Amino acid sequence: MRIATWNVNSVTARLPRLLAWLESAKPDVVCLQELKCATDAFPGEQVAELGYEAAAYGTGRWNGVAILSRVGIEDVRRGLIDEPVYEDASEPRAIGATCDGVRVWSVYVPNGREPGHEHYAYKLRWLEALRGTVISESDGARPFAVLGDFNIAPTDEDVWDISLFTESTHVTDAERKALAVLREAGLSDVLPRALKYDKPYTYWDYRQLAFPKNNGMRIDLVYADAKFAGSVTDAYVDREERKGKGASDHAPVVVDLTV
DNA sequence: ATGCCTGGGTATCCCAGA
Repeated sequence: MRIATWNVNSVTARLPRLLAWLESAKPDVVCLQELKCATDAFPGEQVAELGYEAAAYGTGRWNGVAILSRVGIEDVRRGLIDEPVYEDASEPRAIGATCDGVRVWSVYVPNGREPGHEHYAYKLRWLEALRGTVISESDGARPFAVLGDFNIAPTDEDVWDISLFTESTHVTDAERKALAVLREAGLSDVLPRALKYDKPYTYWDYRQLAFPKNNGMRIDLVYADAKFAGSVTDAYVDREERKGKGASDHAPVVVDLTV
């Protein structure tokens, strides 16, 4: 089975590239983030023509997540257990589904904006709810993984220049502790290989030639339980998708499994 | 070449992204 995660930065704007990529990469399951469209506006018919069923969860302008599967999709759950709200609103940032016996979650962790900001506190509360959902759903009986844009660089090696990240989100101790808590809950970081250079970055800002300079960050992660991680045969970042006109600022992470 | 932001909506500026 091939499972991928990709922050597409608007599924509407990215649709031509998404469809072409589905045809070339041939993933069985795809976790999408930043749909920027409402559930009803998701391009389900277009992906169905390529053999994919879709479960989407979006409210429009911001956020939005989905799972595509060509091996079946069951037990869809929208939102985390005991999910926090931001400014009194629940945001579409998590969706779970079972695809051919594998339980996957597609997550778009809040950005945080800056340490001390209310959005940062929300990010940490949201990650606590993710932990609770992981504990509730990962029983070891079936392969389980959380895939998506975590908006956290796990180590200093996961950003191009850590000296530029003082007083910044994505690298703080509290955010990294939230990842450590997920590892303590039985998940492990499935580290992809890079197709070029030495670091498997997954995000490069649109500005200041970040991609040509390889000023990237590894923030799109695959956190998998033992059954899932133990069946991984390969994992890579498809940086080709960051190239050219009409690219997302994130590249897909692709994982191959024996299950 | 991979090339100096992009997407979407309250729209022709503003907010968010990381």
